[in-house]
Amino acid sequence: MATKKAAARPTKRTPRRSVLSDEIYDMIKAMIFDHEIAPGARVNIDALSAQLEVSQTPVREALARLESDGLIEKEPLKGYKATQLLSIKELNDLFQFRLLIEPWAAEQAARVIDNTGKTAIKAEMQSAKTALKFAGDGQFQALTEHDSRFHTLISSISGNQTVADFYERTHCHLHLFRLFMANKLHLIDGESRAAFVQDLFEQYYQSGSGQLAIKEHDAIAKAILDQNPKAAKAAMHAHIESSLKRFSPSAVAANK
Amino acid sequence: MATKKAAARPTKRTPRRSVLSDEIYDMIKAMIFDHEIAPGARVNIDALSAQLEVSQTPVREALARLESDGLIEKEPLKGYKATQLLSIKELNDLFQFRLLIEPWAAEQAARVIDNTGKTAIKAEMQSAKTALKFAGDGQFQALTEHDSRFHTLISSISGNQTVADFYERTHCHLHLFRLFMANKLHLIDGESRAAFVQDLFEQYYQSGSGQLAIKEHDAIAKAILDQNPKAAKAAMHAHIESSLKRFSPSAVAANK
DNA sequence: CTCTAAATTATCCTATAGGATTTTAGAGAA
DNA sequence: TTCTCTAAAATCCTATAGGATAATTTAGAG
Repeated sequence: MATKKAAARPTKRTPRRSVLSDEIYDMIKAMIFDHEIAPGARVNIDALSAQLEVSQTPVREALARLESDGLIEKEPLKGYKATQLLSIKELNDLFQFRLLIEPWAAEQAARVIDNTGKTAIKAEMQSAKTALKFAGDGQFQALTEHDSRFHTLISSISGNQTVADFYERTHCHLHLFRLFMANKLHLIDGESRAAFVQDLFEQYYQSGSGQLAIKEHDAIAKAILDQNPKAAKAAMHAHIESSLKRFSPSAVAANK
Repeated sequence: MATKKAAARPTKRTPRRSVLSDEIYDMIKAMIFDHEIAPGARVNIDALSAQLEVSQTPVREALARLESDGLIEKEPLKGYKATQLLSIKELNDLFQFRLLIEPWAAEQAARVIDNTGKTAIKAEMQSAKTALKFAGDGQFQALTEHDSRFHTLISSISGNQTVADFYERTHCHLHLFRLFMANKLHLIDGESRAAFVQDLFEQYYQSGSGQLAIKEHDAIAKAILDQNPKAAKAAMHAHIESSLKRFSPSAVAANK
């Protein structure tokens, strides 16, 4: 060990700054978001570790964390599998939860925002315009991601870490749901489910819904920048309800 | 240094019903709640696996999940350590979050409750009386645990799984916080923190605060059993605010 | 064709070795 | 004394092989 001392050391250390299990966690998460792992599909530890060319240990840790996130489920003695897409009830529950949290977050953000926050909001609304152009060409992913970032940003500006953390968790499922829609749902099992989601997709993204969502974001952003708490709260509430309505016709239909 | 049985004997005795990593997860969680692992203390994987007489693998999985729960923190290449007790800001954030969630949950519970739910609430309020007797003798643990169960029960009756899940997560930190108070905080580091928490303890549990909390629970339970949503919401709101007030004098004092 | 039992498969867990990184201790210089 | 730098120890992280147990499939008897 100590043989080559000073000469060899300063040159080239291993570039691994972060921990492998964290990287694997991100990779598996990305695989889920990229539909490489379909909802409901079984996840084999051996196969996964072979595919990612790491040992089982980091894969195990990553899966344990993903289970806590609700993205992966574990059946004892049977193995892991990816969580199913949100059911209609779960979707409704989630929106109800958002209605409880986000209007308050917007209100609070309008109260406590500083210049850094204002700059961030302006930048995000700028990026929305770009996203809208892509959406015009049928690429909705940028729009979806703007939406995520926008809501996350407001939660974080509100200053309540607990609220921000919890929003982050819901958000991840919703994001997954929308991604599936945006990519026109490759591998959905079950006829009615596929039809349902396809329907949702059209409801949500076609015919100017994207523009509508951005307009609503604009109203929220404006209220926060004006430091008008009541208006911000109202705008956020309206936005989430409007968003839910864009989903709900299909939800009701599929429920029968 | 090898444990006596591990290497020599081919393990053949344990007919395992559940998965080991789940058991270990529960055990470590219990160790945290029982103060065997103090807040902020480092958690050594080798030592822990030796102590629990299992290999590192299940310990690692358990720690990864506990990290997601926010009970354990990980510093890459340095190790795991138990999360610190809630700071004053975090405590306030948490109560704000509860104010957003729980009044709605109570309201909703009053709307949708069925006979099973009513029985459960009645049973829980019965157990509160027993807990109160123990509290009279200076044993507050039963009271703390009734409180946890009561709020969890209402979240679950509300029927919104998302809300119930999220309450469960907050609850776990609050529970830990109160347990420390109830046991008069063995190993708190830092003078001011210890004084602060001691103060909280007295504020919260002494001089009939326990009885007060139970009375407030009673009001909530009554409103839900009467299926009176508005009253249930108001009662829950009042209860949480009242609970926060029981904390806040010290919080304000400690903030200076 | 149905039911039971053995064989196969898959998953979980153990154990240990070795590489990588941080921490601690100590020697030498300002 | 105080500071800087080097060496050793402790700890974490990764990798791999293999055994034990539960789940699943297959085969055979009634």
